[in-house]
Amino acid sequence: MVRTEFEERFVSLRRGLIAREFQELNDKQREAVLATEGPLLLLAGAGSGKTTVLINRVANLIRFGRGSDTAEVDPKYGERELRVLEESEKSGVLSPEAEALCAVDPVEPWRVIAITFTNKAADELKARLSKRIGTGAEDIWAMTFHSACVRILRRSIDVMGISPSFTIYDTADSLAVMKRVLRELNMDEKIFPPKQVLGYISRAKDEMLFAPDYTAEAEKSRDPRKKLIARAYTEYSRRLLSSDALDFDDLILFTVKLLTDYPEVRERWQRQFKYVLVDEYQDTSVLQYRLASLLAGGTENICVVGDDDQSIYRFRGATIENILSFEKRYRDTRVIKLEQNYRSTGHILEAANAVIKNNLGRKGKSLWTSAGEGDRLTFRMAESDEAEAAFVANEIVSGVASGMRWSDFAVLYRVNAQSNRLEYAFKRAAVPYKVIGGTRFFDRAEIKDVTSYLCVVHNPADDLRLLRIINNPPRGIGPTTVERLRDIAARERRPILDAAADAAKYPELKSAAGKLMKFMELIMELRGLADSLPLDEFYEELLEKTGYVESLGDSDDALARVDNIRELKSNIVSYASSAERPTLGGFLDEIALYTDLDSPEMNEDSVPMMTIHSAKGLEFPWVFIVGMEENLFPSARSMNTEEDMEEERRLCYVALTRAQRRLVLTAAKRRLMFGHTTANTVSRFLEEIPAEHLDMPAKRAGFTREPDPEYLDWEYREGRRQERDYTGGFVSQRRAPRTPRPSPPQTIRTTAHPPAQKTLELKPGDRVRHRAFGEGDVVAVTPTGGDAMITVRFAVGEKRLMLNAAAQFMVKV
DNA sequence: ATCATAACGCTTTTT
DNA sequence: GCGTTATGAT
Repeated sequence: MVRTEFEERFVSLRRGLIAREFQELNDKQREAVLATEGPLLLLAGAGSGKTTVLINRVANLIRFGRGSDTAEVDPKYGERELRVLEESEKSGVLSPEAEALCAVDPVEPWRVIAITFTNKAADELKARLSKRIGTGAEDIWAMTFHSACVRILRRSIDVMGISPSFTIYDTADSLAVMKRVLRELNMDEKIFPPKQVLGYISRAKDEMLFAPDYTAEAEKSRDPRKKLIARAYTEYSRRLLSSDALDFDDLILFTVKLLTDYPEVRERWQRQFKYVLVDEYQDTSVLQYRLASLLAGGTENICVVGDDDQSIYRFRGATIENILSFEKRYRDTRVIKLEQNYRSTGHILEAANAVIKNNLGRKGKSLWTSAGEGDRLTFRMAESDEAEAAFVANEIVSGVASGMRWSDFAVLYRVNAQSNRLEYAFKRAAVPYKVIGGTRFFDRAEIKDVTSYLCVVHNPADDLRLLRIINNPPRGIGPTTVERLRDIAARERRPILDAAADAAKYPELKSAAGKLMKFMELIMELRGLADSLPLDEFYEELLEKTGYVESLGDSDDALARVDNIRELKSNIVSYASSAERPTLGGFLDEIALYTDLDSPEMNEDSVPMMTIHSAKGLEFPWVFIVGMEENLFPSARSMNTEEDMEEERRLCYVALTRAQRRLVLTAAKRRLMFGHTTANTVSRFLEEIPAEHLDMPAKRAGFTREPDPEYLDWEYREGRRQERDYTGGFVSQRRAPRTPRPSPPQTIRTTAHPPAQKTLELKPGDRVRHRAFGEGDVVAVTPTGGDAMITVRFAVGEKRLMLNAAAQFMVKV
């Protein structure tokens, strides 16, 4: 056999054997796993097993290197080796020897970087990688863009003259700095809203314009407004720089700058990373795209995975262009489409396809499933947002009563503000729930205070955090002293704490010098402790020595705050036990980049509720999408341009494709929005769902956009109020309550002003049967207004319920 | 320094 | 409608 023939045979055998190791994948998925070399664009529809492909791809790289995707054959190999492969093919077992022959430069885990967009996605990736690969998986760079940048910057940023122990400013920090800057530049916050100015700066950074570049551009434009914004940008940057602080955008920007301007640094990282994978590529900004291609510059082994139909972060700078033009930028790009959906049943998928079809400018992709048609989607129009929430709670209780788990459900909404109504209704119905995202733990004042101490201890140049704590708890360092101190620090271009150390030198600080010295010594002492004590002990010392906890007092509010401070300690403990070399700086990085540390709690059995954005990448058996109304979803702000509307539609596509088996859409005829009752028409997206996939109470198609009484859940008929069954028809009235006199029939509360009458007379000792919790004994009844809070001991545990709401699920026995 | 009231702005979404 | 922040009174 001539050498080339031999090699062809060898290569094809090798590829076949490797492919066999990924038998559980479908053809397209396997193709994506085996195509290890060069640029690859993977268009992966919702629920197409995208993460599975990523995991297996990494597994393939680590086991077989480029074995599945190269024509090279080791010149040492000959007939004997070929026979080993043939044997393996025949036997169906990959022997260790054959496995070794199939591998071509198997790659070390730390040479693989898999970048995701959210922490949640990174966590999931890490978990699944370690399950699939086992040892070594933790060395894979599976993390978000921002964490990857922090890791690179910590190791290499010193060449740029920035301290490697730089501090990360989150959005709130940036805003606080910007507010100060604007005040000092005498820029009216009405004319220059701080958030908007930060937005301009953020966009400038995405175009790689630093403050001097932006200023030059502003000068050219002769736009006075832009010139002022340029001044704010300059001052903002100066402050961050002098505090050794980087904001979120800087993390990416400085990394790109570092890799662009410093060849030796670039080469160092390009030598390290042999394979770059980018998840959720449709959500990357131009800057992030640059970063990814810089990292992949060594080999051009860059694999991006995305779905143009799920691009929902355009507002933040993500550009769909990145995915639409990937092939243009990398010639020889291989493109693989994953269109088989393993998540949802037919009606759900068809509905999603139908909606997204209304968008122009997409790659064009149509999901299909081999699962059956399943149930049709359900739409219900409720009387009010409150009734809508009650309906959802009711449906969930019924579902649980028929054997489902709370965590089989999910409630999705467009904006976080919608969670209030739902929370209220869920509490009343005793539905355990968990709000994902929203007001964040680290945004709480007491947490910001305590972390500010940690930040200043770690980086004494952090003026922003220092100003937050210098007189908190009160130390007699008043606003006047602080003002003078800031002037001195600004004049001498040195950190505030530094200036405070020399307080005695300045006559204007004389009276406060003692207090300032004491504060400085406190920080210095804590710095010493931070180096010598384990993190958790150090934290205790800090709380003690600063007197912070003590200063809170013992009001109810303070107790809750102290609880939160304890909660932070448990975060420290869990960080200390998971990190290989826990440091204060490491912990601060973690909390700066982690918005929701509550992801582990997802395991508990409760109903998750979240925005559609947060739901991306997740799936649930039964999904409720609430607020399907014009002005809410699509949001009022998206009405101006077609691009914005298409983004909303993609958001809707994301929402619909979260559901596995059941999908319920709801709208409310009346809704409280920023304090006013508004009546919205039904969402246009609902109209885009073909009637055959949608189940509605009466009319099946062509419903009007006006709120239609036909779709109301409760209504007056012939002057009598009747309760309407959610499945369509009217049910007979509930038995009259056991009150001495006949009273109006029980209604589910649909208004803000509930009927005063009780629906069920209960006293401690009574026995009740609840649809979801079974039988239980009433332990306590506490009247509250026209309602009562009851405590019932069920087999599943003690529950506190609001009587009027619970009565619909409960009978006395 | 602490508390109370007034005023504001917020409803896109995340790192 | 709510939660945060600014302002002013004690």
